[in-house]
Amino acid sequence: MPETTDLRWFDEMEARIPKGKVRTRFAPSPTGYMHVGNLRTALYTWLIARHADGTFILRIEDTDQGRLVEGAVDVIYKTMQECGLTHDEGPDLGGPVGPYIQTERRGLYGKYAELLISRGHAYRCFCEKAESEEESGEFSRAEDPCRSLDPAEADRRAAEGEAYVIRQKIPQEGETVFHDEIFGDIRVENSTLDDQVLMKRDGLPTYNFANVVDDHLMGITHVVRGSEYLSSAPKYNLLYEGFGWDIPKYVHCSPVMRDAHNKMSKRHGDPSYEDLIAQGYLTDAVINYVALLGWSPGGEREIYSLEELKDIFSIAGVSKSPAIFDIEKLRYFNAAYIRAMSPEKFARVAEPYIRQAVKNENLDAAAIAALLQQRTEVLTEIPEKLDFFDELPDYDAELFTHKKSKSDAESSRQVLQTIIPRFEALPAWIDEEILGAMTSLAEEWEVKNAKVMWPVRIAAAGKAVTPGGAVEICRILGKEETLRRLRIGLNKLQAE
RNA sequence: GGCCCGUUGGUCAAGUGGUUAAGACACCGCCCUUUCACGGCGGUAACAUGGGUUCAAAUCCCGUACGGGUCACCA
Repeated sequence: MPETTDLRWFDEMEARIPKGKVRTRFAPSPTGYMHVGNLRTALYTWLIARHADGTFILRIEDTDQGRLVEGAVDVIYKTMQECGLTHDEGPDLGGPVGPYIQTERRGLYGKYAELLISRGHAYRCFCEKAESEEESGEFSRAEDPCRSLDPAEADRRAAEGEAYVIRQKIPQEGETVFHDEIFGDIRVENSTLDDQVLMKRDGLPTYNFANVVDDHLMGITHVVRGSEYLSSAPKYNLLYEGFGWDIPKYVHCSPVMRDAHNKMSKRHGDPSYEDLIAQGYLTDAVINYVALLGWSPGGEREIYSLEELKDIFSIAGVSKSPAIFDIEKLRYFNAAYIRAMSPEKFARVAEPYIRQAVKNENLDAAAIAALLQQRTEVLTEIPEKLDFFDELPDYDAELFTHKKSKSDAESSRQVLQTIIPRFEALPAWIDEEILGAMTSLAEEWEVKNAKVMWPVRIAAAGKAVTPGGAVEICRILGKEETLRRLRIGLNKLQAE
């Protein structure tokens, strides 16, 4: 139903728009999880605002009620907060240009569509069944009689209750030059652009239209979004021009891919942000890696905190081509972040994972964490490294044979036989004493330390590969348990 | 199919007319070493392709190939 809106109302809306500072927005649909691609877009959007000491806004695009997911908005808040991507305005915080939830703004769009009609850049289209004809190529939008319908006539028909959509009136000649901060100038013939629908038959705006209106009314200076919108961007320009609004800077980001042909997607089982965290990756590492996926600071450094990213981020370093997500490289970043933690912090982070495998409370989790820190790439791989602490595995005596340590069954038997009483006699069960007992034996026998330590570690742990060496493992196990295990090892060898 | 965009090692990428074409991950080798790691050193490996322009092209122009996006009253 056409309605006339007092022009002063539009002026009031304009007056609310903050000016002068960089303002960006992240506008997700609440689908229940954060893809890596979404996270990167959010990050770049945030970085652009923060780098310029500007304002970062969260807007929820929930117009597609069919895709609404319970609790999805909470996932967004939680993820943003965990990642440190704080916003200044949003549904939860309010702000000068609210509301920040699109469904709560639905009254706005119709008014702007009417304004656009009055300015000659949009028209009511009453066509009923044109779509099928269009698809079959028998109908050209340019020949739509609605396009040239007398506005008064169109208003009259609308007032009589005839159904219609509002379409953008794209010039049929000339070209539109569109500028993107990453892709540069893109020029297209207007004749290749279609008169897209702005307002649907049900009175709701299309995504493209709602975006333009919202971005303008929220004073967005840099529109950051996926490159899939690049081809519709010239139409945006025409819309802004039709309204007489300033065109914001556009930043179209190429997608994050799972392989050369497909975007990362939940559908293909690719991990979302939450999945990565559940898989044992650290938020800081994910952020750092994702920042560098499609953007380069230029130098050789790769490890940057969010704060540092904020300082150096520049749109100029954003890549035009899609980037393939490489979990191996994320592992590397994760390992680097783990190694850089203070031992205390790592112990705290690792403890739950340690306790998954080590239930014996007598074994010190912090001591085990110290062994793990240099050897952990992903938190979730911790438990499997520690299975031998609670219970000595049923291992094969073959393990005692190791040529690099010059160990075999016989030498191992001799070592264990000799070291057991010496361990028993140690005054204190500390690294220095344990190590001393072994090195002095090696010295006496004039063999390499490894020849003594190898069988001790094998007997203590019952497996070939362990985090930490003989000294640490014995110390953590405690004197009694260590001796018990060494005797078991000795028995195995004597039985042979 | 039309229109738009892209293309440097397996991957992320630096590079803006003159470079032995960086660096990182991964991979391989060596060293360190108390297993495995960590760390150190070294190595393999790239400008999609054909034409121009230029003294000189990864870099500029055109074509081709390949890939992606888009052509909804979805977002």
